[in-house]
Amino acid sequence: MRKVDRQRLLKNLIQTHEIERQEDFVKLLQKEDIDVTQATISRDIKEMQLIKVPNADDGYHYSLPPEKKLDVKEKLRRILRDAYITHNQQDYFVVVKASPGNGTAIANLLDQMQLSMVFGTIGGDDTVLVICKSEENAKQFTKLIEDLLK
Amino acid sequence: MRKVDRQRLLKNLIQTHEIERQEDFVKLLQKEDIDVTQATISRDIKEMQLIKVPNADDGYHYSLPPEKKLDVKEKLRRILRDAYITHNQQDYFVVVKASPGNGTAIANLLDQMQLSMVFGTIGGDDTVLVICKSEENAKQFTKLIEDLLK
DNA sequence: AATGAATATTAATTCAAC
DNA sequence: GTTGAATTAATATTCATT
Repeated sequence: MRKVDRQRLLKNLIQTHEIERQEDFVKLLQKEDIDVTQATISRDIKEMQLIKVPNADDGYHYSLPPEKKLDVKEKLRRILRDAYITHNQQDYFVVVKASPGNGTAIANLLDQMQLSMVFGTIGGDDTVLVICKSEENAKQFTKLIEDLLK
Repeated sequence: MRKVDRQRLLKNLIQTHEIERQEDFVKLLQKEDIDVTQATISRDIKEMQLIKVPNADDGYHYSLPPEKKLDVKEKLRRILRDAYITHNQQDYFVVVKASPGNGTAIANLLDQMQLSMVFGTIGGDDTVLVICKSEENAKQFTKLIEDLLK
């Protein structure tokens, strides 16, 4: 496996797993029969400018480069400007309605942003259900959406 | 010195210095006659969700939390929407003209964003000079500004 | 140039003290 | 609850090999 392919994999792993240590990468890659050592992961991380972010509550997790995340927010803004219809918050849920065909894309972008207040998202054709970590977080998230629409 | 005050200081240090290791914080604080150990800094970093970012080229540096940086970009967008007049790129410089009184604020926000393409900024009353690391970077920066204005 | 093994460095945590 | 000293854990780098 070439380096570029491995690094693409790392990027995927970061989105689908909560990765706390470089050894976690090593183990996940082993499951795919890719043998690399922590040293290589360390070099990949440096090259890809991945960062280790302290969680709001307990541990740490690896994340995409800050500058990439800025780009993601930009994309989200554009799609919302095009496709946004309504949003509603109840308890620790927020439902975002959009024009048909945009739900999945919006949900994906939200996932990519790895917002600390968001537990997870489910994207349908024209609806996104955002599950926050608390009601307070749901309100913060609502504010973020409203800010994007300003 | 209380914890909150020290953490406020850390936030300042991050903006004014290139901090590569937790020990750098320790040494900088010592200069202000504040004695703390690396252990305390590590705990502060976790609490403040500071991150260690790989530089584009060589080393690493500590930086503000990604979510804060998103907020900064938001602020920059608003002030530019209000105050932007023109911008021009030449070599690795970009000059941004704004309405009187806004130059300093814009320069500060740019500094806070710690963009990897930017070497430094100088803010006057109605002008900001942005010194990029290369002509290529200056073009990227120009694009960023243009995107913000869209 | 890319990598692993070993190592050096850096960062996080434990445990005791306050 | 906060901290430092000591320790453990995690990460970066060096040095050799391919």
